[in-house]
Amino acid sequence: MLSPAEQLPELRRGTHEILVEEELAKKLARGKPLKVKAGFDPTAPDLHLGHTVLINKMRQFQEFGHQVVFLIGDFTGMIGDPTGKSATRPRLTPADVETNARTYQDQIFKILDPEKTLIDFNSRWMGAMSAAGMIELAAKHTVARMLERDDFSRRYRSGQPIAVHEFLYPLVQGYDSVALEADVELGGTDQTFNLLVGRQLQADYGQEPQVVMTLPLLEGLDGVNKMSKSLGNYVGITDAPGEMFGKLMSVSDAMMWRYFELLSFRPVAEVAGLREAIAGGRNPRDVKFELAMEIVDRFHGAGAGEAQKREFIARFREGAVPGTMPEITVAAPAGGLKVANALKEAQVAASASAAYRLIDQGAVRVDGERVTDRDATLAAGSTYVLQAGKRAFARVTVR
RNA sequence: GGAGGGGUACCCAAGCGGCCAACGGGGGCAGACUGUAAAUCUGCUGGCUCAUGCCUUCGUAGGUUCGAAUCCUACCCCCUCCA
Repeated sequence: MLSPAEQLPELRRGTHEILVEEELAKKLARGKPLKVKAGFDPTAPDLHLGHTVLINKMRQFQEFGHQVVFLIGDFTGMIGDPTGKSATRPRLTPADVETNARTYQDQIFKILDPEKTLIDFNSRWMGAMSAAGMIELAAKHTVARMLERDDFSRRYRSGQPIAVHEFLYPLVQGYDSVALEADVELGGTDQTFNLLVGRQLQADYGQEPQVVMTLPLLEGLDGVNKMSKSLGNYVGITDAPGEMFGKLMSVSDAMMWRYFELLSFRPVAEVAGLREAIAGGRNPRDVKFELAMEIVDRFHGAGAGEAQKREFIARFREGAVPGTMPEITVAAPAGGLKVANALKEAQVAASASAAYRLIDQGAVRVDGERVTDRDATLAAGSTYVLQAGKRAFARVTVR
């Protein structure tokens, strides 16, 4: 195991806050593996790179020889957490939880070492807790302290409802740390309050409080909003390799450092070296290639990144046609199939009208030849490669 | 329970009888350029058998009118303030 002095700088990397860093140093100094907990909502097993910031940190702990606990909050999930504006979330059945848990495992084990990861469910202890136990737990916290949480106080002040059981969620999450005797808990910055409740409860139950480590929310591909599926600015960890590579290449030059910090496993010093190289004239594109390759390799296996890089260069620098593309066969009406309609049929354009616009803009090519005539047609009896812009291709056979 | 404000295209947001398929911004797409699907500039951004044509769309349903996103009626939903 590396010395605490060696571990600390890497562990600190990318974190928003460590509460309290001296305590972490002290825990590390004991030389015993730490129990590191991170909780996950069992409802959303569709992970994107934003989620992996946290998982990457878990991996780092793992590499340093610590015990990582991937805790699935199935107990809370089965009740249905009404936090936030949205209406009561659907309750999850045990079968749902099981399915989701398996999906999680498929995804996280691309990052974490299955041998060194403990997956647990908080229903294991919460399901068994009696009403008396719940009241005892509730007695450990005050309303005033609950109201310190930002969204609670805001809602309280503006007269919006706060259901009593919403106060119980931070307590349950905190109690999870007690049950696991966690040394460290990881979470997003939005979880700070809940994570701190864990510290307090552990102290109340006679344990040494956990260290709270919060990680920032990763900005999405637009570089502004947090990465989220609904905003469409995400890279899903199950994205196809080509898509993943391309999306990462569309990250702005400035933003790529953020991605290096939070997503790359390269040591801090190496990333600093890349920065210097660019300052010294190296093309940022090539450094972005490194990032994209590392991440594609992580989720699609070693070598996948290199293959995508070649594909990317061929396509965008040399204008090559991609190896695989959707293929369709269409029957031609008398007089031939209009290019615009072919684009629509092949779903290269959303509608015939959109296809006409693309033609007007000079974006359309058939077998590499630019089409500028709206009325251009494809004769029956052959196969054509249709292209709109640099990214949308289809092979169309006209019968 | 009382008073008021609002629901317009993917999102935000103008329009308040005809010049509205609907200003502007964002997002998206495309073109140029380049060092890349970075940056920058430009164009496009309801549908149709592509047209000085037709159809659908401004919360929902009706109505007035030659003509409505714009006026009237009812209904649904959201927000703010007071109690």
